[in-house]
Amino acid sequence: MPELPEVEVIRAGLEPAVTGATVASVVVYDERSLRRHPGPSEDFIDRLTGRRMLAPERRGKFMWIPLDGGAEVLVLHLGMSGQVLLRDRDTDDLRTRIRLELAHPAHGPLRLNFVDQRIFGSMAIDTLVPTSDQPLQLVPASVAHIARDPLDERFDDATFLARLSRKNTTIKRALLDQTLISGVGNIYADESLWAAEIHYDQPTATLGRTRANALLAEVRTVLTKALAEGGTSFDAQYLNVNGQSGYFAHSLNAYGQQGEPCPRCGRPIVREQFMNRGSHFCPRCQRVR
DNA sequence: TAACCATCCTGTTAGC
DNA sequence: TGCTAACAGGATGGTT
Repeated sequence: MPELPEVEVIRAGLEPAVTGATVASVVVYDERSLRRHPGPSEDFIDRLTGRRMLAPERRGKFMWIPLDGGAEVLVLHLGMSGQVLLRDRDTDDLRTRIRLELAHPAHGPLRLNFVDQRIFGSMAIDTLVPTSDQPLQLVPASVAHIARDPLDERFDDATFLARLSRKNTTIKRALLDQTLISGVGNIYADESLWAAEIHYDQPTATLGRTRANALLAEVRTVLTKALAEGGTSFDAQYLNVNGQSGYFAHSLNAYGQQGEPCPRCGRPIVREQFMNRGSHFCPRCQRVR
């Protein structure tokens, strides 16, 4: 499941390959991958073909590639199973939904395959607008509601903690709320909560400033470590732009570890249904209090 | 206005 | 062996 570390690994991998490249042609194999595009596939192809790409940017799990000569950008979201694979001109990938043929002045011809098994991801052309948070940043209009991520040096801890304490919800729901803090998904929410010894159903109102601060620190630690290890791969669902797996799955303490002993106290990790997904936690270390 | 939840989607796997 | 149902979860729009 691509979360912040996985998306950042892909963004960084794309940067040297696409910056300065021109889009020679576009093929849309599955229109459903354009769900977030405001027009038909012909419009997507017309607006992208012939454009020169600039350095990719990211906010949370969304990334975008600015297009030369205007305020338009190519927005990418990987959803559950999206992959961006850089290939030579002859390489095909199973379940490629959209293909871009690129021409790079230094690297020559390059193929960008947008592969997506479950089609929760998407590509779209969008325009940049200023954000409401400070300092001002230009982001695609469809991304304007997404908060900064905790690895962004402009992330405002005080604002986050204040908003968190005012919410009438529970902590895992809050961590997954991309308008409050972005980039965290189910895996890293469970890992951060395990590290901070907080139960997923702890009400945000009773968490307290000290524990909230500690949780934010653990979120940063977990994301930073996962990023350093190239992201989390369980199977071929997440690969970097070169088709390689990340290694963070070897470092997981809670997510997917149901039945395994908690690395801290030895009690078996439990998995419960929560928000239409799984929540993994240690019933001894992580209690509502 | 905020919180919650069904929905989208398909390859894999477990169960019969 | 082959069929069916359950499962995985990010974002969103509709409902409460």
